[in-house]
Amino acid sequence: MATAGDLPKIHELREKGLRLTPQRELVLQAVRELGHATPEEVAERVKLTHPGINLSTVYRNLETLENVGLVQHTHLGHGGATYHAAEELTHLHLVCGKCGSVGDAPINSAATFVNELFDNYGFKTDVTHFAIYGTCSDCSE
Amino acid sequence: MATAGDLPKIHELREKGLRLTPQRELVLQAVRELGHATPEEVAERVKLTHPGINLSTVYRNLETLENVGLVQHTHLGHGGATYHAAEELTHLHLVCGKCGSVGDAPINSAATFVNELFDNYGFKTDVTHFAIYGTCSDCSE
DNA sequence: CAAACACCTGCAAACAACTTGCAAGTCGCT
DNA sequence: AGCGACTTGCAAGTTGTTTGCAGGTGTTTG
Repeated sequence: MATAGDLPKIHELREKGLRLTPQRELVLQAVRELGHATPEEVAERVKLTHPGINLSTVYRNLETLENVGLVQHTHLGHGGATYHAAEELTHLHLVCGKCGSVGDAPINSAATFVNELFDNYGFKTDVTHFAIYGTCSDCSE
Repeated sequence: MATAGDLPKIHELREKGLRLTPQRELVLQAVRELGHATPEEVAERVKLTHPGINLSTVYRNLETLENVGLVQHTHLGHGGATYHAAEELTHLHLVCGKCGSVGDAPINSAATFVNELFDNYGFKTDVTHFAIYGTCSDCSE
């Protein structure tokens, strides 16, 4: 479990002219605890301690927190986006098309690939934003 | 414009017990002509010559054609899937997050990367299925 | 070549995921 | 404490995709 102390201060919110509401804190906390989660999973999590929270509030807060830079979203699957705490975005996601599991790999696994795309096409890749799709080792057998 | 002659025969459909309907042909043709397109773009295209076609028919036929292996879908953006003719799937997609353009790169650009993921994690990557996300050269300036 | 069957299509309604408008509530400054 | 601006909850609205059904139409068979 992460302690709040050494994480980017949630009070950065205030510096952007935003308020620190219980819902906001809960959403951020949920994202941090879940690692990566869809808006609905976040909502579910928050409802454990704050049942009255509205789904649209979760959506709005995820967007807000993303604008501030505390969370970020990625596209892992066929459906919608999944959200991460910004400090978690240090790896890329290996999504298995068969079992749906999401594995991680260090971001520098892609370094050569990224460089090649940049040298040849001038394309600056953000490997964390989209998933790497394929079949995991368990499902390959 | 591609001629029908040297493309995988649409009559493969028949071999799978499927019918060759005008709508089906039009959907496949539209996908081939468009390169990559969302279901709605395909529908739009088909409506040029066959205005009565229904959107749900397009969805169903894309699915059917995908089962047969004549088309395939990829996730290029935030929204839904985009479809390709199967014979087009020889490159990976570089999606620019700023201008939305979709560039291509030969699939072997990723060969080293793919091998590394396989060697280290046993993960078999399908680079064509998801987009590579980043910023294109034009938008980097 | 016509009949028959199973597969298809069009239509409308159903869904799922997400967004928006608005009035009431609450945070943070003074 | 009081106030203004930001937020929330609720409900309705979008958008994108799927499904049920009845009628239509490729294909095969005789």
